Amino acid sequence: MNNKNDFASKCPVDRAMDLLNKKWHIQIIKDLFFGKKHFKEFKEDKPNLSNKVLSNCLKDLENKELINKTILENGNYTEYSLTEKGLALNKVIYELAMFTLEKCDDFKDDKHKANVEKLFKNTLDIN
Amino acid sequence: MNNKNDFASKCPVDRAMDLLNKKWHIQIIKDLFFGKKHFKEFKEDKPNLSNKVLSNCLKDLENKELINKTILENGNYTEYSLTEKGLALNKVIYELAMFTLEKCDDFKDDKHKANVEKLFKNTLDIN
DNA sequence: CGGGATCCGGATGGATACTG
DNA sequence: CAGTATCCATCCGGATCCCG
Repeated sequence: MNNKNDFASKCPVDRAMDLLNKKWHIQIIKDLFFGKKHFKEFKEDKPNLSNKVLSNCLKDLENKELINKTILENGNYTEYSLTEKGLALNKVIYELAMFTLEKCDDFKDDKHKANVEKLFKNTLDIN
Repeated sequence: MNNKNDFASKCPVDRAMDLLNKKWHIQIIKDLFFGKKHFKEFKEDKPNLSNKVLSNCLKDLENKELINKTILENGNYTEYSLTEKGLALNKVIYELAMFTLEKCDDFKDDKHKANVEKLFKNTLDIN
């Protein structure tokens, strides 16, 4: 892999996007970073997300080893969490947020950029 | 925007993904970072990408102000380039590549990680 | 060469109702 | 609460042909 052609033929960027390039995947991963754990919680702020789609989405993320599913003893209480691989997406998510804060007009005049940045650094444990 | 709820309701991560969450968008942006400029070049390594889809894709990226379209004098020769906003995606792309190189098994044993990293740092001018 | 027009089938998304 | 089952609309993407 010494030149751009070799690189393009087996591209790590494309590989990463294969994991994420679905409508809801990043949003769910982001929710997990911010403490959400349950099926119902993921739906709270997503009126267009139906049960079927969310269900498929969670299965797909599990197959891709980005999240874990844990069924608690009491039966009908399921928790989702990020795997180590999923947690490694923190920098990607951080850079996505920073891109918007720096380059999208309706966010640029947002005085709270510093707050958001801090929130992210804490939550995602960036350094 | 002082807490996570405010943040979630107007999320910069989601905003950034609105720009990228299409099957071919990141791949085309990546191509541009690596020097490709022409309609035909984008198709070279993407046998499944039809004219219609690529055409729509380029229009969409143009509307989102991530790329510029330049029609050269000679008439039928069109060039595409990244806008300043598009160029600002370099860190996102870099982190996507690093994620794969660190966490995807079939890339982990790749001895060329250092090379790729260097290639990216040069190409994307990261710092 | 860049890219529009058309056609088409399969995948995807969403609403709703139901279940353990 | 965490899903499954159905149904239906739409959209997406791919193939092919065409044009300036």
